[in-house]
Amino acid sequence: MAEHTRPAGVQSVGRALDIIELIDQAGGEMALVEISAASGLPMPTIHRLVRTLVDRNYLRQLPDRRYALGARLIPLGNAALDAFGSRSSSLLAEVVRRIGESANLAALDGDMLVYVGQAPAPRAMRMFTQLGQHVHPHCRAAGKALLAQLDDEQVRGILTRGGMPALTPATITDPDTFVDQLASVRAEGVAHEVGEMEEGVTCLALPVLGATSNLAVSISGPASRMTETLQQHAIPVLREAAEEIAVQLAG
Amino acid sequence: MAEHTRPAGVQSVGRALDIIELIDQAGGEMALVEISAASGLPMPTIHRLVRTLVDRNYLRQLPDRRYALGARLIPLGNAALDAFGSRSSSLLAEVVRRIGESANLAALDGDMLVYVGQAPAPRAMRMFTQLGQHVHPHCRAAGKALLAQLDDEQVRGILTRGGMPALTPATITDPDTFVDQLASVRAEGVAHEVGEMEEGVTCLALPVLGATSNLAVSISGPASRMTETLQQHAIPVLREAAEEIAVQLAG
DNA sequence: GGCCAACATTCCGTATTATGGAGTATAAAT
DNA sequence: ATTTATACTCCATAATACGGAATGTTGGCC
Repeated sequence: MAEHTRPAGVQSVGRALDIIELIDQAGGEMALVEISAASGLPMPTIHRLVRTLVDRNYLRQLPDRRYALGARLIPLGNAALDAFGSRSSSLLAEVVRRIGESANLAALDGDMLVYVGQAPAPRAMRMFTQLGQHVHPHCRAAGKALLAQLDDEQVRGILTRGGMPALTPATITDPDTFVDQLASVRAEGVAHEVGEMEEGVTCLALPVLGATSNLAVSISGPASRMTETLQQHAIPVLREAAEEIAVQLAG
Repeated sequence: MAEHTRPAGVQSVGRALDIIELIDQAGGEMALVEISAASGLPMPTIHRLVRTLVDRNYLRQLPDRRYALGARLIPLGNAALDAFGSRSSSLLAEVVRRIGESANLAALDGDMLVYVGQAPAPRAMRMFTQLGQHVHPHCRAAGKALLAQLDDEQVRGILTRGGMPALTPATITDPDTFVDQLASVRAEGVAHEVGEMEEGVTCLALPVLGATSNLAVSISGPASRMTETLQQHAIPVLREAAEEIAVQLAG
């Protein structure tokens, strides 16, 4: 066509992935016209791509001719989760054993944070984190640890595209403030978050350096239990876990 | 090229999906040469496709340059699971409430069976089924109910490609015997399975007719509790659930 | 530490392949 | 029954993906 100064990639594959993601974002179901409108591509093109995906079970066609996410995605998602999760879960469990609070492993997926590993604390009151859940990174300690691994320009792009919804009064909603804070995260090698996601919840996260994709390990718990002493005690434990995870995920 | 009388689809998209599936089957990691060898395509072609998938986070590159499944697949798998699961879980829970044994919803994904919905029985001894898990269909009541919806030729293809490993002495390992049994499943509209997957476990499944993709609902429990009386009682309950699920998944 | 082999990556001319405008079929709406 | 909206098919065109050849990289071996 005309203006594309991109490093490119295979066009039709990119378009097919766009379709899957559009349907996901639309809540799991879309009509052909809707996909066509949302992507700006003509209907025959969309139809051909969609047909390919349906044949392969990545999408399925509903009785009313609309299209929905297909069953093939489920085992693949599981396998991807295992690739991160199963290798890290014993290490996260070890963190929980030593610290007593819930531990998570998070990755960056596009502009969002996705939890790829998890070990719950043996407590009645604890964070409930769903594996595979994807959330905004700006209000998570793990998100800060992840974004600290990128340069400021990329971070601003993520914040702009993904937005910075305020989940509590303490949530940082200003990109400049957030970028400033990343500088100290980089300096200390540790990210903190106090009540920015949910009131009364405090988190602490470390980047997993030298790993395949950007990752971060975190612990989270009620502010009352996440004392300064506990956090100081937790940092070396998390650091050790982060190093082990980097090794594990290398192959 | 030469001989392909297939209904086609977009070539490059199909190849990209092949790559994802190859890596999945290989246990989550593959080198470029391996993918090239396994797919029969030249390395530059593979490389270009892989690059596209890496850019989009569907794959990731390990430090040793090998390729692994990427984080993007995780939320998509979750979303696909929800599309089936969340809409069916309350219905499955209702089945459990009325029958007292674990209920599952299964779909056919290629040659394998994948669990897309689940409600555990309120019992200490119960089936443990992982959502998204994929298993061979030949030794499951739900598998029989699913395959009964296909014609015999397709069934034989699935059995040949996927194989029929014997999990217990009772597992059916002969395609002819299996296909014969499907005839009575079609006639009765109900599939039974006694100890073919695990000794002492009995299952009962019904196809979900008129649904988007092929689905089946099943209950499973210890043979001692899955009496003839219970099964007779369960059939209308499962039939009702199947009809409701078909409606729910239509949109 | 330098050499070699294996693998990953980039280049680029070619034609196969995806593209999308025009047209047809199908379903829902009135 | 007629209209309208959407899904699906055809097919000539050229843009796009292709893959052979050449170049970088990396890790193993002497």
